[in-house]
Amino acid sequence: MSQAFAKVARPRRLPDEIADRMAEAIRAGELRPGDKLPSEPSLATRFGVARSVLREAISQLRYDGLIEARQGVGAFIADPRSRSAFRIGPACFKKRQELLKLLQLRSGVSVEAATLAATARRPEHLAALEDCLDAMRAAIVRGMEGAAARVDAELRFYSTVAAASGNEYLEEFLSVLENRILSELHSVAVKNAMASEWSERVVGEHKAVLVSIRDMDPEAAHDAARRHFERAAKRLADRTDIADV
Amino acid sequence: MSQAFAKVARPRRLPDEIADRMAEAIRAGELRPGDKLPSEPSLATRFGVARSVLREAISQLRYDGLIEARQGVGAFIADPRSRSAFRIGPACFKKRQELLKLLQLRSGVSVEAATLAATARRPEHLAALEDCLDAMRAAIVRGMEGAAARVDAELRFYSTVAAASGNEYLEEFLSVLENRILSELHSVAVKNAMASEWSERVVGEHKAVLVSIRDMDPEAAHDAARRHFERAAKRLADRTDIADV
DNA sequence: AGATGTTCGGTTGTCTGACAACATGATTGC
DNA sequence: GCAATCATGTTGTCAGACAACCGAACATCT
Repeated sequence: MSQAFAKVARPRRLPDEIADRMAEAIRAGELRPGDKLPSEPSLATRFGVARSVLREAISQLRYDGLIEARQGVGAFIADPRSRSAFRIGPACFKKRQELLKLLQLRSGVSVEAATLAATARRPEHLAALEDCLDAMRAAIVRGMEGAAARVDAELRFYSTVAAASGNEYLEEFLSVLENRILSELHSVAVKNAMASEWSERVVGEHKAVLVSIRDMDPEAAHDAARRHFERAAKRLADRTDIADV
Repeated sequence: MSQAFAKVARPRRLPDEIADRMAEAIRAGELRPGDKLPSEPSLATRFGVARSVLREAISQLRYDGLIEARQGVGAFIADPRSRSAFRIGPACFKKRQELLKLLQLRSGVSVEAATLAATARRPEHLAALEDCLDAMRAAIVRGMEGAAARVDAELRFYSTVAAASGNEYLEEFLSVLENRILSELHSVAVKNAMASEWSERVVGEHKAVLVSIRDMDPEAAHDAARRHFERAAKRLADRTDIADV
């Protein structure tokens, strides 16, 4: 029922559509580095769109470093080494396995953030972290309907840890990662699944991270964060009731 | 003299220029989420460019999730939560501190990759890793002029580790990260600096990672990789001869 | 012959103007 | 009052033109 009123898919815009197709072709290896693209007018007629549309598509690909265009010469598939952006497309969420891989990435970054936070944290970070723990506890006593709040609190907890690390790249990357994971997984069912095994014991895992950061003990923070993510991965892997949407 | 003949900076393209400026304004908080942008014709005249140019700029910002445009309504600064790409601009390399932060990010991801590789690795990965170690050793005996080769071999080593982890997101992200770091730091001087303290002992750090992965011992791989990056960071931090370009 | 200038065709970069698709609010008709 | 309609402003797309630029072939000079 809640699915019936889900957001309707907006018709995609032409440049995005074309950019996606070309990016796919490049990543799949159909177009190889150094290859010269057909001229813009030619490509435009081949795709059946105006040149301005095709230019917008190529502009996006150039932005990510997938294509290199030289005025007066042509456009070429760029060397993979010149890619300048890490992008998480909607294609990443087709299978549960993909989600697990993204969580692994998140885990690595978060653990590093916790380690660094233990030396760079300032008092205001500690207060914010305490707040997150309180929010978790409050959400737990609310039972099932508090599941979403629990997940949000955890995300905020690690965002704060990243902020406390003093490394804005860690912070921004984690933010992108979490937001993408969350925006694709907004179904309450999955939130429930992620939070189902939660209990005061899980809050304890987070508290261990907080305590280590407070005591400025990087090694302990590292271990505590790592332990939490390891257990979280295990909890998620054990659940078989998450549909492979 | 060699500076006089350095590559001349190519004039930037208008859409990129505009996109950069607007992105900067958004990140700096001058434009806040939810704000409505002026209409395209208005913005175009304000920037003094044609609407097609401005549209290409906006197209790039939309691509990263910084702007949300709705036909018939207008364009708005998007919620920060909807950012879909992590981008490493050239601005990241102004100061050595920035480089250190990127290396921290790299470290976290690499350590996670090594941990996972210890369970997912296949025989061909081991062979590739051995090759990298051999390349390092061969570069070391060549002394100074082998410095670039040493750095390349180390990068390839951890790219291979990421590949062995079976997690293509880890692999791709690390690839983007390393390529950006390297492409901005191509000066041989810095390569030398990074490699200056190298010796058979440093190769030993990598060998420890390889052995743990071979023996399928995730904990040992984790510790070995972490130890290496910690020492690498220390080695780099100790050097004061790297100019703050 | 070799180096230097010139022309030419093709490609990307930019500009201009127009129309289509769409959303919102005001107007009209009942 | 209320629904349908229209007017207006915005983004999306299209079409054509010219400018800037590059590479190669050609012409010219020493």
